[in-house]
Amino acid sequence: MSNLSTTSDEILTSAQKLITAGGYNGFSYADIAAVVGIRKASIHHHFPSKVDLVRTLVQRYRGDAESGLAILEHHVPEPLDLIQAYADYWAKCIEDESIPFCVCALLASELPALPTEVAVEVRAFFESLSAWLTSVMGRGQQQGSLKISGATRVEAEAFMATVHGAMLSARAYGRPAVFGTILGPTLQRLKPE
Amino acid sequence: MSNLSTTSDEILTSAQKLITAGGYNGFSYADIAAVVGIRKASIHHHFPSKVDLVRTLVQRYRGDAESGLAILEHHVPEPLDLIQAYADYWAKCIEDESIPFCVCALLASELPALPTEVAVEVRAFFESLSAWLTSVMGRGQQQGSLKISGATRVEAEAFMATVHGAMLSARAYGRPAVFGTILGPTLQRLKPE
DNA sequence: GACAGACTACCTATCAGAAGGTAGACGCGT
DNA sequence: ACGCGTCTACCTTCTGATAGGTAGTCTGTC
Repeated sequence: MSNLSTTSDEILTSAQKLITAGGYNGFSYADIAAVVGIRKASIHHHFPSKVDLVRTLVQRYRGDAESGLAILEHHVPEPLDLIQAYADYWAKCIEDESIPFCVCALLASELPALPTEVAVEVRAFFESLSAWLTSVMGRGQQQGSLKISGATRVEAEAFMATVHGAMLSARAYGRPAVFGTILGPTLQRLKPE
Repeated sequence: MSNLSTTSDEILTSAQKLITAGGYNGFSYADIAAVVGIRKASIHHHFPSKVDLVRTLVQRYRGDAESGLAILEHHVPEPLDLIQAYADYWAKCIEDESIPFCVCALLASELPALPTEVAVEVRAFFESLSAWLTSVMGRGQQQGSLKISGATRVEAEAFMATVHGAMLSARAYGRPAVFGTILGPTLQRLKPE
């Protein structure tokens, strides 16, 4: 049955928290061991190397994101509401400090120093998210429910960049509200007059 | 005279390169020693601890940025041209890989894991850049040479976020051109009709 | 001009601790 | 009897940092 609070899940979850705080080189097996309450060697049983651990983590993260967005799309028909819901999701995560930063955004910033196996997964996440946003923007443009000036792909990339940059600023200032402040006018611009 | 290629400068410069690649925990004294061509211990002579080194680096980085923007402002009178010049500067840096990422943007992403002395400096950089952008936007709004919808401060924060996010995307995709693609429409929006 | 003292920049040697990782044994449920 | 998850114990390498020494430079005084 799905008692999914397995040890390997706990390892991945605590690794995610540690990575969102300090990146790939900002955590060690010892840190995870301390949080989960097992020994370092036991982590190696589940994930032979650090690369395995982080690759798996990013793969899971992307999978969760993709299915999460698919479910969201099922419940929210309007493109504008979808984009809004996506922004709200992050606003909430940052505000309550549950997921204060996107794992892949953080890993992307240190991409040149990452093992290639991980770098590939991070890139895949960006491509997946960008594709989703592009499709939503395209739908909105067709329906006339979104005001898109140029190419949908470009608009999607710009929006994603603003979201990531807003996360960064919220963190830099130590003020979660900054995220919402930045996203507000950005979303406003997408509304048809 | 100003033969400023001193060893401590070389140390700072190579540290900057290493940090823009992999962040605070992504480089070591050994890495710098190998690049500069001295022993690890000699770096400690110039910068007793790693915190000293990075704090000094970020201070210098902010100082350079502030004086650079002041000089730019002296040569370019029009607010829109200033913002454009700022964006072009980064587009060039990313394209030719000379400074492929903003040191402070990278450090901000791993802010929770940074020593407080460094975190403080990073925050100061964000505040300084945001203040400059706000002042330029304010001038543009007064003159009517910039189309500002809401508060200048918010507009400045949003622009800064987009710049940082665009850097991130360019890095994630491994395509420097993405930066320009994103900044294009962003700058377009600031132009009065 | 010469010498002493202070200072600068670097060196070798060494350290304690943390890093990622391995080997082999123990217990437990099937 | 087997395999899974965990353990203890250990290894190697790296990391930031220190101690102590050497050679050169700068400065002031006689």
